Formats: sequence, structure tokens, C-alpha cells
Amino acid sequence: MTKKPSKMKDFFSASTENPLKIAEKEKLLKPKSTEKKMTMRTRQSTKSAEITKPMSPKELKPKPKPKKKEDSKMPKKPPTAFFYFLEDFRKEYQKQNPDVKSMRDVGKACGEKWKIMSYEDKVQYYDIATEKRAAFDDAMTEYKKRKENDEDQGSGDNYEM
DNA sequence: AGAGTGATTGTTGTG
DNA sequence: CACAACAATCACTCT
Repeated sequence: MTKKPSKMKDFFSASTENPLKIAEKEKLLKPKSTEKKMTMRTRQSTKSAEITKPMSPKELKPKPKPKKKEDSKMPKKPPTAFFYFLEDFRKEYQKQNPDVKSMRDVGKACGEKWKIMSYEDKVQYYDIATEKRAAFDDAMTEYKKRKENDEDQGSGDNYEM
């Protein structure tokens, strides 16, 4: 059962003959104003030795990464279609640009290409992401249920094991 | 040596 | 309705 005909058919028909489906997905591609963030690189250290970077002000750099293991039960967000494309693109990008250093450049290239990519090409990843989201939703539902049950430990009637 | 950052867009969740 | 935060990855950076 590695194949999912129903899913495949949906995707196939959507990419070939079913503009309605495409239109539906187009909704996902809502026009968003791309706000460019001006992030200063810390690599200036090579040159300017007078200033390095504000360390204490975390507020300036809002990037808290509190790894809550406690919520490890919580289903982590599944990678979005873009990420799946990134996975593929990254391989090719590194192959074509072995000199490339980090993924930051890849991400930029990916983002650019992602925008120029045809919807039909993106729909593939969208489909995957959609499926993942379904699993995520299911996992989350169970997680919520489980959490509720856990919080509701008042019952304490774990007669089942 | 290890932990953190940065960059990309999309999706979800909350106010 | 709108914003915010987080999702994976991996070279590079700092302590």
C-alpha cells in the first residue's frame, strides 16, 4: 500500500485537467507583501573591531529557541511545501554549486525559484505538505486528547495497564 | 567542543 | 482579520 491512487488522482487531475482544483490551491498562494528584513551580519568583526554586536539585547534579536522537551509530546509542525522543495533543491544546488557554503544562499535561491516555479511544480510539494498536515492534525488531535487526559489525571483510573 | 545563528517560505495557532 | 512563531538544514561564529 505504498500508493495512494485517490491522492494521486487528485493531484494528477489537478495538474492536468481540473483548473478548479488549481484555483482552489491558488488560494493558498495568497499575495503577501514580502517584507524584507534587514539583518545585519555579524561577520563585520573582520573589519570593525570597535563594535561587535549587542549581546544582551535579545529583544533586538528575537529568536528564542527554548527547546521544550516537556512539550515534546506536542506534534512539531511538519515541513511546509517550501521545505520539501528545499530538500530537493538543496541537493541540486549543492551539486551545481559545490562551492556554496551554507544553506542561507540556497534558501535565497530557493525562494527566488520558488516564486518563479510553476504552480504545477509547486502543487506537488503542496500535496505532500497537505498530507503531512493531515497527519499533523491527527497527531495534534490525539495530543490534545492525551494532554487533556493527562491533565485530567483526576480520574486516575488507569485500570488499563 | 558545543550551542546558536542565519535565510527561505508556508502553515498553524492565538488575540 | 492579522500577527507571530516555528518548521529543516548546515556552514559558520562565538564562548
